[in-house]
Amino acid sequence: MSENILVATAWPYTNNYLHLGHIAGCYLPADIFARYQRARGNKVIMVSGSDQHGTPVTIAAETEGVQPIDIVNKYRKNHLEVWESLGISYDLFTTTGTDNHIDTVQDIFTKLYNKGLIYKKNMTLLYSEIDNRFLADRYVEGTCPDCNFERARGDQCDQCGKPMDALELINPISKLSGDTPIPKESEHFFLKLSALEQPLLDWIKKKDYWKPNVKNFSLKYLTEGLKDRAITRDIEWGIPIPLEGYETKRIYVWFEAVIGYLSASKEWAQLQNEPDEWQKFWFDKNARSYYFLGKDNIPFHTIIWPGILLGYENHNLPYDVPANEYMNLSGGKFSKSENRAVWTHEFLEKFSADALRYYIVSNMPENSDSDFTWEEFLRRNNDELVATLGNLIHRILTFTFRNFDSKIPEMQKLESSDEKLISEIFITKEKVESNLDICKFRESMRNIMNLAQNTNRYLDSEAPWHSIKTDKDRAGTTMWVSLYAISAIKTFLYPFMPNASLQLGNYLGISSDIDKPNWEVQKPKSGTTLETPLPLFKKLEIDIENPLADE
RNA sequence: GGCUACGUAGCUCAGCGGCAGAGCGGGCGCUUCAUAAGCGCUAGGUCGUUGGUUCGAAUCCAUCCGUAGCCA
Repeated sequence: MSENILVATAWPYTNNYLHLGHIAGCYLPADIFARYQRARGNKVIMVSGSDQHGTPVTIAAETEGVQPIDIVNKYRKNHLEVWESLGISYDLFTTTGTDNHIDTVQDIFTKLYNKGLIYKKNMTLLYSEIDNRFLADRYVEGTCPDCNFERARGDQCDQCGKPMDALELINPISKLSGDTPIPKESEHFFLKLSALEQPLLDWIKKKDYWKPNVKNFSLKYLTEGLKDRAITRDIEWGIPIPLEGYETKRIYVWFEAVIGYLSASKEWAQLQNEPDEWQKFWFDKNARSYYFLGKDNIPFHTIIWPGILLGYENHNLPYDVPANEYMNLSGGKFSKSENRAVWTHEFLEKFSADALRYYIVSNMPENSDSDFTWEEFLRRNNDELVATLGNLIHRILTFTFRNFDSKIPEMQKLESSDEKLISEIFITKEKVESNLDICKFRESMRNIMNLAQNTNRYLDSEAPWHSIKTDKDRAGTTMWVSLYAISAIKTFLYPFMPNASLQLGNYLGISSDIDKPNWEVQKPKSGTTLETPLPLFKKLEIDIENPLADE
């Protein structure tokens, strides 16, 4: 029976390029999951979009001397190119700048306000007369009250690490004008998270199948007690408040961006010319929603977003939040400011999407942080992807091609060794399925590699290069069984490496419709003419010192 | 400073109460269909420390050390 599955990914801030850590953290696992579910015949929508509001975007704009929207356009273009070249199969990747999103956000804001879940309160903030505006924490510098560091930022002291409230700074100074800001009252809207604490606790306690990290982390937040949080700011870049008298204020990103999951689903339905289709994913009680994101984003998806939904209408809460840890760069964090990053678009100019996808799925930070190193990338590609899997496929295809008149041979009589490998195929299928069902991507890829290894063993012990000389029927049957195994691999590989899977299908003469991936293993059809086989994966040579340089 | 997670083979990691595991790398051998690829055998570990619970602990508890993250 077909199920409705919403695959949601974190909305990338449009103030930067995407590095490999972003891909490993959520975009690749989400894509593998979405492709798998589609192949199984489920109805999937995979949605996300550019998070174009927020202080990081305005700061980047001021740094580069352009408008926020210019920053958004520049980086959004990069993000779209990365999805295309890496094969991240969104059904819709929109932005938080659409009228549809603004309407959805304002509707939720209004309904929560009318229910008393959003209320007004005065806050004291730093205001600069010269800049003529309230200053966000990041726009203020001053002396840290703890360690006396003179250039502590308004949100955090870089010397002692103390997270800051800008009001605590001694001798605060505006980073914009150098003016000394003064404390001033400002009226803001607060989300009444305190009222949602108990329902959220009851909900999360039942999530026995969540990753322990995700669940424990969320429970800790809740048991410490939720504080109401301001959801508006004195800024101009963002979504307006749908009430009169607040024209100089905007709804803050952390409240607004998560609503994108719902607005994007509605926009997708509009684009299908079936404007009510989104409801299947949000109201059908059997529908499931999976939110893929990095660990820094957990509370927004296990507390704030479900909290907003609980207060709104009868929408489905997240079914699972399979958050990943971080993929680091050779032991340290990816960091733009320290110029420690491998940018995805640069990587893909030199190496194939499949090679990257294989590396990332093999080292996916599912339970703990993992490292990206060039040595490991080279090893995974050359010693595993090429040597074990690529070579297996190539030796089977070329042997068949050269010895059986470019055709798939007849299967005559199956020996017990043949039966054994065939049953291995279906054992692997069950393993891959049960692992993918619970988002264990590394392990499911290993299951496929195990099948490849067992097929190599089978070939070695059957030695068709000997039997071909004495018993061609037997050699033909061996090759038929071998082709059966790589046909299965072609099916299982699709979510992980779609390009290789489709190409392998072509070689096997079972080319599948790109839009209709199939999860059933297909038997080789004797007599089918094979294409001239070429290696699916390339061995790489990398200058470790300067890996992205042109040769 | 408080909390949480993690410390297992040279490397990357799985196992989470019942004889220490996988992949890769190392060594030895076999094979030649294949991208010098494949297969077999083999070496190697006080499961971070010290205590405790248990017939039995890598696994549960406590402690300390180290790493990361969250919070103050």
